[in-house]
Amino acid sequence: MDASFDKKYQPKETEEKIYHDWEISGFFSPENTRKDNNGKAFTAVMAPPNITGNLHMGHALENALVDVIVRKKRMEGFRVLWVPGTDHAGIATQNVVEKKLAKENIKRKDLGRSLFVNKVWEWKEQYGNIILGQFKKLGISVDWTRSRFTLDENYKEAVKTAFDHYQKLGWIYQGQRLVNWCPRCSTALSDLEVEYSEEEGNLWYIKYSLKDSDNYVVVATTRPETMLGDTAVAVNPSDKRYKKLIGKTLVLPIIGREIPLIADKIIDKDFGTGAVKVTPAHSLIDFEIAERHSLSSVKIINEFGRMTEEVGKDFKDLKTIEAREKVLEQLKKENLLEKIEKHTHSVSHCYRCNAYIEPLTSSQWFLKMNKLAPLAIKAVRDGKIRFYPKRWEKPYFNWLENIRDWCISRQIWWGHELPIKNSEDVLDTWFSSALWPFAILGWPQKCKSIANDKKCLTPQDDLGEFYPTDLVTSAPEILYLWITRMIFSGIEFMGKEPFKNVYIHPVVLTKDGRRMSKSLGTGIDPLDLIEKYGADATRFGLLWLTGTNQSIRFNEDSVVMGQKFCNKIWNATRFILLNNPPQIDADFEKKLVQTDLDEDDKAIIDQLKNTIKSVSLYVEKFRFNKATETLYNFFWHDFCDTYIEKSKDKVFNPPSEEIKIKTQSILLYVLFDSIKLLHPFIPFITEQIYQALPIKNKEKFIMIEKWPTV
RNA sequence: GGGCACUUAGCUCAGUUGGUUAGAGCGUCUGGUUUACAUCCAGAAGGUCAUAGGUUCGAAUCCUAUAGUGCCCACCA
Repeated sequence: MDASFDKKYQPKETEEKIYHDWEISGFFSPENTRKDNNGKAFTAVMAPPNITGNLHMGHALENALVDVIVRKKRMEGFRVLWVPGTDHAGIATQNVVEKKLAKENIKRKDLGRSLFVNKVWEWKEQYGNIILGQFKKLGISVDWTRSRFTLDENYKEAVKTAFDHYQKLGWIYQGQRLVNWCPRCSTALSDLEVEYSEEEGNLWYIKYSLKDSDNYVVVATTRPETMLGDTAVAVNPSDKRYKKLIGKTLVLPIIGREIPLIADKIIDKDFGTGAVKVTPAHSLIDFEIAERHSLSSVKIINEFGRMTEEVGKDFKDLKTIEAREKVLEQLKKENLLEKIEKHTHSVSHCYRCNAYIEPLTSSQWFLKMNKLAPLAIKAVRDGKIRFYPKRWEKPYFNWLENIRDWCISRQIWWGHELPIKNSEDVLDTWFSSALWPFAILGWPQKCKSIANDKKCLTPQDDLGEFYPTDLVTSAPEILYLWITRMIFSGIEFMGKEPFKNVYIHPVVLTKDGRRMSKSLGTGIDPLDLIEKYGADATRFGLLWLTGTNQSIRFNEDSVVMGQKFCNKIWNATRFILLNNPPQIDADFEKKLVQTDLDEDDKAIIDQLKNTIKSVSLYVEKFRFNKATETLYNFFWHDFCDTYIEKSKDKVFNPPSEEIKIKTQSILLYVLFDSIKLLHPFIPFITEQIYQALPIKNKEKFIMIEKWPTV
């Protein structure tokens, strides 16, 4: 027995070394693993973490469970490929570096574009790979030799090729459109990058007088300052109160502009007064109304969140909030403010910096969705791509069926430059992430033949071998941002869906059901758990909680349970090895047929076979809680509490030497199969035990052992 | 406004297609253990399965409604 077999299992002493041994062994790469499953490939797509990030609970859960699948597949003889990498995360990274520079009193604009981008690269070199090192602590079996970054040189070519392709098809256009604008980041954002929060504000009722009349119409608004940009007032065509007035002219207060009273059925009769001011340059609904009625548009707020010269010198350059005060003051003076009501409404924020979004018209680049969205819809409808759990299909379809064109330009400096001339803009980060499943495999370089429109006709090497991939796993929050876009991109450029299965894993919440967030102080750092309990216990704890619900409340008890379970496995191994069992063959089970088995032996072998069947099935169905529970009950109760206890007499006071040897052999054999089954879940301890077992013809590592079958 | 999920023991949760006394871990209580493990073993207490109806021989499980919790999408002029 190995002297290192202490009474207590000490994960800290060994995990790092084991991981290092795996990594240098080359077995994380598909070309080095066993090839006894007809050389079939199995590919998993990692969601590349942001280079600004730190490992959080969501990463830990997601990668732990993909690792379970991937390790099992590898043991089953698939050529497994799981490519790691990082995402340049345009806005997020730019903000982080800006903040860092601010501490040194350096402003981005003072540096200028190229110096700033250099600073970001420096930052990336220094901190950008920290998160991947944290991923290693979890024990995930990814192929580091193929690691990618969404802004590396080959990736730039992929992005350029994709953009050119879309442009050639006429699917990319530049347009003066209403976009979500973040004044703090000074960039446009896509609809998905806007978050909403309920806030209490006011509803101001303002009188707009009819031209050449003492009569007036009252409109209600939450943003009185935008009235300076009104070009119409709209009512519902069926609204009796206003029917006679439709088509008449109103005079915009303060400005004096003559604007029409129009009818549009989008207007809700029951809100406010039923009459709505129309500000096409600063509201999406108004923008659409203006398009339908050919209204003019007056841009009164600029990209810095200040009033433009369109509003006259009294208001020019004021911040919107200052303009609001001044507008209200003047309206009061002219007795045009009818009343003020308290009003709760949802306000849009930038998802990166939380600043208020200022909707405004701006010249941006868009990718048409009318051809691409249907591709993604069809792939799932036809069953080419399956969602687990299936309920995610509904929101997926719903989103794609109501999609707007994708605003792909961003007015920041860190990102893929727009491959066209005369633009300072960069592309939305997600434009590059959308290409991830095939870009990481070598597209477009590894297309031997490629059609004029840049479709890959004959993929070579990795692209030929590992595309389409088998599995992508993600949090629900990036279903639209990432999953949908990978699907239509993959079909468009490769002619095939990028993956067969999409597993949407639950969101990890705190024990009392709150969001885990660093800023709220509710986050639990998985690295602390790994430090305290070991990576195996942490993985076990998370997997134990991963059922079919859309969220899980994280409870440290389950990690403690994992820790105890590891200790139990450790000590069962100690017991078995302590009594110097005879060496057995790796395929010992074949001999069992000829062996004289007693009731206890038959029972444990039966239970083992059931466990093999169940665990295999549960992993295939993403039922990680059931898989871990099955293993836990089998090993702890069936094996330890029952079989091992009963074996003691047969080993210590054997009726015959034969029975002693048989019992010891079965103990060793069941342990051997158990740690193989447990390995995908708790890879470190099982590897360590494997190395100590007296088994003939072992592999070099348990990670390339054969997965038990019945 | 639309969609999804959840409500089971003090706490965190399991309960495949409806079928014997509803399970686990933690916590509590009782007892045990001279060599695998006190991070252990044996056992106990503790649940009107959110509420109200319905379907059924039979419902935690299926249906309807109600209440509460959480998430997502749309949007609030």
